[in-house]
Amino acid sequence: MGSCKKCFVKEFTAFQALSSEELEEVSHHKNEMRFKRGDVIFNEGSILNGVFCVKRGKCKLTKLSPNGKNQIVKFIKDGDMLGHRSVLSEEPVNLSAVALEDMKVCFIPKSDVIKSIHANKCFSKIMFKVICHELKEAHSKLTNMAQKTVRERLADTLLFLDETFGEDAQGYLNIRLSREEIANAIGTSTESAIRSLSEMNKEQLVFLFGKKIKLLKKKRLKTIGLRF
Amino acid sequence: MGSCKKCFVKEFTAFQALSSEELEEVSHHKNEMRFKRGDVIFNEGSILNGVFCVKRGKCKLTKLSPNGKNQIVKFIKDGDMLGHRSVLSEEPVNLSAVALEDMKVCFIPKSDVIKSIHANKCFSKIMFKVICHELKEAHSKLTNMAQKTVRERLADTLLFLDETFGEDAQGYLNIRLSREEIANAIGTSTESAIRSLSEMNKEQLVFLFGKKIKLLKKKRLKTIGLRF
DNA sequence: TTTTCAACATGACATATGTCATTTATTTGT
DNA sequence: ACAAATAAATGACATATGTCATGTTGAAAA
Repeated sequence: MGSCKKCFVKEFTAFQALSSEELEEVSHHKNEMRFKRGDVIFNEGSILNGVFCVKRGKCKLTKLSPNGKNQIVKFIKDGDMLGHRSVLSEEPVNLSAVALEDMKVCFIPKSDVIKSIHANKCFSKIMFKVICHELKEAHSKLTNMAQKTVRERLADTLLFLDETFGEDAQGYLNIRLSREEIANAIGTSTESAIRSLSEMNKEQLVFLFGKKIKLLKKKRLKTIGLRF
Repeated sequence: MGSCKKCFVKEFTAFQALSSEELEEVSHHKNEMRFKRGDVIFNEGSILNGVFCVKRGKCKLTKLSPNGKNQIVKFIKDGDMLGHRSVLSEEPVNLSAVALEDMKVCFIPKSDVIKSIHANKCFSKIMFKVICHELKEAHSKLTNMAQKTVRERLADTLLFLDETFGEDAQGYLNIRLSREEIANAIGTSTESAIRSLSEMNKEQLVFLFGKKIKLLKKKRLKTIGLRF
């Protein structure tokens, strides 16, 4: 198995703060895992004994609502960390993680994370920043969810997906989601999401080709998201 | 000015982790402040040079939506800390804090917080737990906002206010909110909030007496919140 | 007390969104 | 390649929620 020293993921996470020696130690404890599209990485309520670093692939973090629907709370891409909230707060995870495509991840035991937190000020500083940023993001999403219409949230979400995952050679969003997943991300019914999407299709704001989505007028979409 | 050593707030915050000497130092740098109902403690976008510890009084954390409405993201009571997210992530605050009643708070400079984070493992551990808990809470709220009806969110909010602020001698919720503030907390229009409230009043789930609210059937309210 | 103003309440209506039913298109497994 | 299953799309309709208008109440100020 490769060393963490050469892993690109470290650049994007708090592991960038670790010294060569510290990384070497983590390398010995880490465990590479693979998941296929649809696989559950962890489930709401379960106990995590470490964090996951995503080397390749995307996944969704979902929360089950009492009405039986899954809310997509966050999207995760390569270079991101998973499960750190649970490890830092010593609580069960409150979200489920499900792979959206084939993934390669590294599992790093809790003990190494905790040790790094205590031994390395910079590591702990970055960890604080990561969590704080997630908190800020969650408060924004909460406000948007409460105050914006489905159409506005759809516009926001499409632009977010574009920024986060980029576009393929033909300009389509570089992530494959079902209409149900799009609905779960914006917090509405599948039918409403489909209707809003095809409305934007008719208005030539987006171009739909099966599950593929191309954003045609990003500026217009931005103004829709900001509600003009 | 009193010493932090004797302050009850420390028991509820990460400051419980500090030694006598550490607390003594914080005591010399802290600054006691008072706010009246309606006063702004800080505003979305401003830079904070420290955290606030609430000795007495309640406040609301709000976020302005592009549509001009204020979303209440969190309620703060005595014993709580304010502004720590901003200080830890070294970013401007993303929420405004407005006093809901007369308040007495202590301002503690950023430098003392950062120093404690680095010098005291237990302090940093508790800070992580606090932020992580807030993140978990925010994800739950996000899901509720997306998936529940106004009535369900109102039931949730009333029960939350009851748990958080308790009841007065007559059994009324121990917090005074305008109908507009209740609407901003559950994420709906003032009229809808009023209608839902008076509906619950007619059903004898709550008793309304001016701004005062008494919860008559908490179990029923719980089942409404969980959507049965 | 009277006056004034803001908060509260409620009706009427428009609109957004959810739900159910049905058809059409895609994907999956054999 | 085919059948079966699943996902997507769409219409019809019910319902929830927002908006505007108006009246009422209650609190604060003169």
